[in-house]
Amino acid sequence: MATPHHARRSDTRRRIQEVALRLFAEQGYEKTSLREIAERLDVTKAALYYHFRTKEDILVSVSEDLTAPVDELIAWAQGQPRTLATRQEMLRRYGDALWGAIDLFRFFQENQATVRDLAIGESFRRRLKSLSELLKEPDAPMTAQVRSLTALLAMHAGMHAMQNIEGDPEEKRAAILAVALDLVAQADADLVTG
Amino acid sequence: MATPHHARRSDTRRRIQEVALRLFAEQGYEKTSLREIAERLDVTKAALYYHFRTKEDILVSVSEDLTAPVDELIAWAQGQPRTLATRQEMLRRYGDALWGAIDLFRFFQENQATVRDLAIGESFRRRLKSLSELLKEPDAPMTAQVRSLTALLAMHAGMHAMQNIEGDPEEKRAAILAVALDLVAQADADLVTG
Amino acid sequence: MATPHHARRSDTRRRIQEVALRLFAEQGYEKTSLREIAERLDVTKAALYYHFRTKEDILVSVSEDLTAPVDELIAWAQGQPRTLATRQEMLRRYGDALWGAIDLFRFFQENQATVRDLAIGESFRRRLKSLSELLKEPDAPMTAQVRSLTALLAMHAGMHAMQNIEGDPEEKRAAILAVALDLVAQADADLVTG
Amino acid sequence: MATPHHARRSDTRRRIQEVALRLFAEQGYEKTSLREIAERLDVTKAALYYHFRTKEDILVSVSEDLTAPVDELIAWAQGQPRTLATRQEMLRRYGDALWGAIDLFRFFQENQATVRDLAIGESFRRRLKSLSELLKEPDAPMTAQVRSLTALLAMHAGMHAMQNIEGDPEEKRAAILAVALDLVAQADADLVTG
DNA sequence: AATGAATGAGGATTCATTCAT
DNA sequence: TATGAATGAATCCTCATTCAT
Repeated sequence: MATPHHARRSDTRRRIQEVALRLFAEQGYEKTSLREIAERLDVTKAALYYHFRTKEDILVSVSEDLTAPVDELIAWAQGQPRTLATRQEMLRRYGDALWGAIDLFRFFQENQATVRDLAIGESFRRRLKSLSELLKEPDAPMTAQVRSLTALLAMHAGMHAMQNIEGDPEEKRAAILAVALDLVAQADADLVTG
Repeated sequence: MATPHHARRSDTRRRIQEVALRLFAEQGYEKTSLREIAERLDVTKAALYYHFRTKEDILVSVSEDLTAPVDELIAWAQGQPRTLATRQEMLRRYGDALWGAIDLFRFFQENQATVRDLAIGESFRRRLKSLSELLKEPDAPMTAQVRSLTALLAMHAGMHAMQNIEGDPEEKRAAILAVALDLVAQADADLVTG
Repeated sequence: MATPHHARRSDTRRRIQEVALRLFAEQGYEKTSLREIAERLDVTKAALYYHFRTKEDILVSVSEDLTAPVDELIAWAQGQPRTLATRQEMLRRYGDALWGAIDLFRFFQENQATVRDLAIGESFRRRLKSLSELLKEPDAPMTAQVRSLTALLAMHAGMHAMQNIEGDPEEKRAAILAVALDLVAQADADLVTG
Repeated sequence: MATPHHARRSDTRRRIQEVALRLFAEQGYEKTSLREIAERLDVTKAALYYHFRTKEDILVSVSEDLTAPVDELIAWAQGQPRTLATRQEMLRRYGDALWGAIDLFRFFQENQATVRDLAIGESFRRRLKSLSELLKEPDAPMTAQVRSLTALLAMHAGMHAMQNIEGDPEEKRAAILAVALDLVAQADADLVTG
């Protein structure tokens, strides 16, 4: 048959994840009801419960799938020397990860209050903490540490909060990366001179 | 008597605003129910409706009270020459405004998805846009523009997202401001050399 | 002084009655809230309670004032001989009473379900019963009795339910009365021939 | 099995309609709460919302089901010659329709104020207008037009407002129809002599 | 003659979730 | 692999009414 059993299965599952993520990102987690997700997919609410245990579970599954690259990035960075070059490569790779899962990260950014007491929030914060610890030197001058974190922020916000800047998206992304790279470079310089 | 008429009057209203803002900031807007606010104040839900027309109205009233300084700042900046000195003074003043209404801005930051389709969200975005337009030169090189916006972001996030950095809060605040000032200074330099 | 105490007093009272009746007639009793009445008058809800004991009380007071003519009509008719001429005169006078309190009767007509278990509903039904008993002969043929009641109905409905008929309102009113008079005349004729 | 799938399904839905209509007719629309309907059926309020989108929707669905005969009658009459015989046959059929959905029409009659701004009110008025236009000649003398409308009114009111007349219900119904038939006959005569 | 502040009861509606089929 | 039917708990909000001032 053209659509074997297991192909169909994962198809619905994946479609739920896609639609859910889109709606979560567009409207927020709380304002997106399972009814709405089901309606968009033309299935019943009960069907969602066949594939996922709870509403939160849908989000968790999406998040696990899409944040894997970030975990890989962290694992990679932990095996590298703590040099400026490593940090800059981290930012480059992080940029790729962010752009590969833009809806999810936008969701995290805009639903922090909601996400905070979901299980998922904890792992999000853990990841951010790992990243920032790899990016900054714990005993660097405070200004240097702030610069490193700001580099991270700039990349996060760059995805959606920089719409006030006109111009080609790719070019904008490059400019954001450039600024971020510059910030960690300055932080690195502070280590010597500061 | 100890509690004269008009003191009592404004008292409840103000207490509602205080408790509501705290809960909105702590738990998020949607997850804070009017029942909860009422219980904390030991009044009935209906009492809230005597003082405010809707749940959203509570938020609006709080926001109007607390964002006035930002509007004043914008008005002030519009009358100043568009120089680096002006921009840096803007950031200093913005820092004061942010710290004076820290709960509210944290709320905005963490409830973007919710706030987006509240009437209040529009004015929040308008304010941010005004600020960013005053802070950057529209025909500056893109990197310069990104730097200016990043200065804004750093200050916003500084309020709560930089808990990974240890140290005295006041010192941290100063470091954040320093980095922000530096970013606009670099953006300004780009104008000449870029 | 220009507006002595007791003049003012009855003024507000009367204004409440007027506005209340208009709103009750326009929107229905349940859908008209005391808040709305108070707002239209630019007073507080509590002010209404100074003048009337309950919401129902407002309606009762209005009704008592405006239905007095009907009670007088009934009293008058009870002292008259039970002839066709009396009945026709009743209808003429009833028409005057209806047109003199058109909002109230429209209200009764359109809010029967509501009015039914208000104290006022009982007296309304009693009045109607008295009228219909004076208008028909209890042991007349059933068709005759139906005709008499139909005369009453026509006059009631004529106030508002005959908007499908075009033409001058006064002329229409006359036509309705003519038909009603004719109906009781026919009922009277039935007594002999039926 | 005793209660097959689809039987159970439509059962609850229909029971909701039945109970709702009865309560709406007995107590009025506004004074009937969904809680009360649910309690009578021994289901939860939420169950009502599984079957109907809103409270108004319950009423709409009931009305659509029960007023179909009237629409058929109108369609039929529009294909007939505009003669006295047609009109009288209309009244006979209308009587059947009314008695077949006596609760609904009583509801309309007694909740006019409520029904007015429900979507359903519009269609109710439209139907009445169609009927009255088919029943009367637009350029007939006004008295004739009033007579035709009065025939309609008599039938409506006959269902419940003629309790002052004693006697067998069926006989009463026949008498009402006779009077109505007579009224259109007289209206018809007016056309020639008037 | 009227107000400001508050209450208690109840309204319609929505939600995530369950379970037998 | 799904569905139809239902629930329990919660939501925001409105209402008539009260009472001290």
